[in-house]
Amino acid sequence: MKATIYDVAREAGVSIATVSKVINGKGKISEETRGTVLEIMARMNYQPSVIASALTGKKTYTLGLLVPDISNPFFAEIARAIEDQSQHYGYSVVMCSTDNKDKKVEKYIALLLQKSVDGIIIATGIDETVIMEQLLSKSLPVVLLAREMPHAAVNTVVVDDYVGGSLAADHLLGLGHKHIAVLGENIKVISSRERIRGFRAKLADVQIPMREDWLKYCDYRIEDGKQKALQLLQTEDRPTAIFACNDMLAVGALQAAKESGVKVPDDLSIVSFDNTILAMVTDPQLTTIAQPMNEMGKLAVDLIVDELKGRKNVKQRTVLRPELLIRQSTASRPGRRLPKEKK
Amino acid sequence: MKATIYDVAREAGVSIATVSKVINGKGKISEETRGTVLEIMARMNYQPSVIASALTGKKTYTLGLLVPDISNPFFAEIARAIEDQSQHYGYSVVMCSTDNKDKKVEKYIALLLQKSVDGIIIATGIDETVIMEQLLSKSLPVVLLAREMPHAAVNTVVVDDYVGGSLAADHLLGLGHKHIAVLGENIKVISSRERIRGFRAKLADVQIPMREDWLKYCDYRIEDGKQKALQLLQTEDRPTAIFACNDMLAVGALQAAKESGVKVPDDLSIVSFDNTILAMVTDPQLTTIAQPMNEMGKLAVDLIVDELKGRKNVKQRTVLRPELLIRQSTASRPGRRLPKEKK
DNA sequence: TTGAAAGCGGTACCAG
DNA sequence: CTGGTACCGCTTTCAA
Repeated sequence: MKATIYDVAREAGVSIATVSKVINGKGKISEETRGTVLEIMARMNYQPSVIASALTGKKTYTLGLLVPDISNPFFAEIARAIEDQSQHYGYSVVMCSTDNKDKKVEKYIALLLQKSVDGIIIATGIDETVIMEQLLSKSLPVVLLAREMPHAAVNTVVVDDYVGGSLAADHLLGLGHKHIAVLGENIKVISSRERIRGFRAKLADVQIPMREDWLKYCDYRIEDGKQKALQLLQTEDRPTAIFACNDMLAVGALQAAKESGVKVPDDLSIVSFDNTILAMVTDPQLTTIAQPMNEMGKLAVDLIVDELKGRKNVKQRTVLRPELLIRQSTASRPGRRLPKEKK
Repeated sequence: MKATIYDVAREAGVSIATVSKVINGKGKISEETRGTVLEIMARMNYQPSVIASALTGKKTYTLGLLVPDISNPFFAEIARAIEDQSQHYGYSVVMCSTDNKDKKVEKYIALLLQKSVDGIIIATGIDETVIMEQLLSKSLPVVLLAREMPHAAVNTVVVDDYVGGSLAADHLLGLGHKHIAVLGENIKVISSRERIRGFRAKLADVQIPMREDWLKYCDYRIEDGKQKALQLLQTEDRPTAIFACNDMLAVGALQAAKESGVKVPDDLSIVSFDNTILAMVTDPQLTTIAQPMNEMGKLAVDLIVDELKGRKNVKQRTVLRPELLIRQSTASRPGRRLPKEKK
């Protein structure tokens, strides 16, 4: 079948130890043998087996990536960034879609461990206590991406959700909006909570209280965002702006607005979060708080690789700044220049 | 570190051979020893190393997946289907985004081979002769997904692009359109060519010739679709309908229409291809020829697994039927009920 | 500079 | 039923 190190050694008339050395550039080898061995390897089209060398205590050059769903554009884009950077260092990445189910998370982590991956990037919700503890005790490089676990000693790369939320609020406030609703993700998602916290704080700064009945928690589907937005819009007294905690939910809001005959951005402004491809595809295009997905993926891989190379052993938490991207889904509050319309 | 089979054997007071047997359910083991070994394994939290067993000639339980770009919704959705089905059989999947560059394809394939993956699913453009030949000679299960290679003996799963094209044409023709333009992918992409061929044939059936200057080839970006559509729309004599060979291009067309003040679907109908999430997010939502992405992914994995299990060794080509999904981007030809508007 | 040999963690054949 | 043992393909001392 495939050529092995033995075949090369025999063909080159040297020992496998010698071949191994030229492969890895270790030890002292005369230029001459080095040359012949190299030549033979090329001729035989020899490719060392990663499996075998991994067994000898070396690395598998494989990383695991846990996301809720690779088909979700946000995670797909993150995955691409991670893949590129991994590839750059010679690593492959195994994708694992968990649907945020603890059962699946556990199963996947066990699988990755059995396959001796060199590191794991976790971008999925996870049951802190049980699973992570095991994982960290394995002395396996782990980084949390777009997820937080305040109490664990683990490398983390996140966007500053609080700032992101304030940015959204500032923008809407600046446009004169006072009646603002919020579409959040599942309440268990910390990042979403932080976004809302930052958002709420800014409103408080200007004495505009957030109506609690205008804060809706949604699951992950567009449809759910739409339903919740519909509840918001189909009342007399409706908000003039909505802050959606991700692009999917914003799409739902957009659809709800259309169905309710509410014009965006004229009658309703929408700010979303993430800046995935979805934000560019809707009509109007979404004004959004952009997450630097490329940098996030890149950083996560760098952290793993640094740890594998033995440099950097203190855990760090990197917080990237999100950025307001003004597109077409936001505009001045309806009737801003006019006398008050109600009351 | 991690417990090995030796640790378990020692602890259980048996030989590693025995442990190996209970792990794999092979050979005859007394219920009693079986019980203790199992118990010890559980207590020690022992997980056999896939690496080690792979080295012994067994499988790595890993599949490689080559796509042009995992962040492209079409491939992200395919990837999800593949991942689920792989997981079902106990396989992991390594993702490889090639950007359709031969260089990257080669690099990735070499990497996958070194890692001894058990099979490769190719959903990316690829230089037939050079690479595939090598690959197939390796007696490694390979399946082509959403790609064709007419002359190679390789399992293939595709959608019937020709039929898809005709479906699109039928729909548009049925709505009374006679002036139809086409946005195709790069001319080298066979599937796109087939879609156009099927489309063209239907037009020919009713004596409506396709204007060659209304057939535009685009690259993969929304922006390019938009530019080409702009050329189409910003002339006196413009088409009343556009058939876009994928959702991205259709989005571009939609944007071009908006920029040109052309209303979709009133003044312009658009039919796209794929039915990714993008088709549901645009406004109006896209009428599209849906590819059964889930089935495609599932089938591809099944083919690999079947081959690995030794059953089914004759190569097969499975052609799935696409389906017209009518949404909001198509409508009757403008002025259909009215007397001819021009001439 | 080179090579012999001892693993790495399992599998599987063969003897007992 | 159970265990001894020869590999799998490669890395890494340690001698020569």
